[in-house]
Amino acid sequence: MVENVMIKQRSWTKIAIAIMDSCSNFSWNNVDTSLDLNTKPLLRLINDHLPKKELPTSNFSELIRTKNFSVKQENGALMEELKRVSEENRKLTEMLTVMCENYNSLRSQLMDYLNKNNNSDNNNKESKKRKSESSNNNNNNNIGMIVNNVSESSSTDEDQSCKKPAREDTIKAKISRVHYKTEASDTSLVVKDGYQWRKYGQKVTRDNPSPRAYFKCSFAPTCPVKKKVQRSVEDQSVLVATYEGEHNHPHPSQMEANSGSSRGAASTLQGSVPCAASLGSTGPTITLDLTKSNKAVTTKELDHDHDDHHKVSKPRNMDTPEVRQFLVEQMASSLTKDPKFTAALAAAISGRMLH
DNA sequence: CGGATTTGACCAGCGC
DNA sequence: GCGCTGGTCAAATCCG
Repeated sequence: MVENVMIKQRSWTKIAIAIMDSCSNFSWNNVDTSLDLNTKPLLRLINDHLPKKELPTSNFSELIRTKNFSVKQENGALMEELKRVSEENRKLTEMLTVMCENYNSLRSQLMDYLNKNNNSDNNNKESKKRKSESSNNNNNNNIGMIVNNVSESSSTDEDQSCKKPAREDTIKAKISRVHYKTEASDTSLVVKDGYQWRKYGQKVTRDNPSPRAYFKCSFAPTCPVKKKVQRSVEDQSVLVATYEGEHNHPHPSQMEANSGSSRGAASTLQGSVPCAASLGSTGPTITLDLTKSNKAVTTKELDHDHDDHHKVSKPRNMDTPEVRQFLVEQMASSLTKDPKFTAALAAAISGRMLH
């Protein structure tokens, strides 16, 4: 009995993960965050991931016999279905390849642009830490939440990194900035991005009356990632989190899923653990808190960089990998949190089992 | 009791 | 050199 329940839970997990995978393969030309739950691919997805032992195969075979089912006809239909699925899979793979190529192209262009800016602006003071950071901020302002690869001292010994001047041969840290929409009454500086953080300091800065909190990844010193969280000057309900560096360990939710614990994986999909996505091993890591889906950061808010010295907000290209990633995460989040979705899944699975 | 958080002190970069 | 500022440390405190 308990085993059956665990098998079912694992199946749910597989289904949800497969659906998330399918979401990430959608055509960006027709982005639509709503999914038709009655579509055949979804049912096929469910069929693929249901454990075969749960199906009443013996009764089903008997049914076939009693109702004079043609096995050959069914085989033909299955082969046709398999062919169609293979074709669909091939198309999705091609789309993914094209998307990755586009992303790499955009990224290389961005790096060129940033390098040009750095060379022209900071030729004389590149070894000065604060100068390099201010240039990072300027670049951040230009590109919203896009991750930067510009030079930043990132020694493995984080305690000493601030005391040494930045060196060109050091590993370059990635810096990203993410806006989190929170309740106006929520005065805490905690953003639920899925990772575990240890707060090690808090300061009131000159340009912002709200205190700035400093966090290190709880895996430190193994993981060098730090983040700063501060409320936006213009909108107190917006938390601005600045991430420095890359996690050298998997996301906690992934670790739970990989551990084989069906309960942990299921809670990850159904609970309030936010989404996190990585755009490849060498690409930027962007983490968004979408636990409050109705208040999730919109692309307009992503544009709204409050530290920006340019007061006029320009419309940004909706085709950037970051925006794409955000839309995927929004879809995945709305799927996993929508009770209608889980109800539809349950209905589809029970329908399949009863059939 | 151990881990997490708070908070004042300290340090280094930067501008004048 | 001095003061301002952001970032970090570490002892004190809190909390489960």
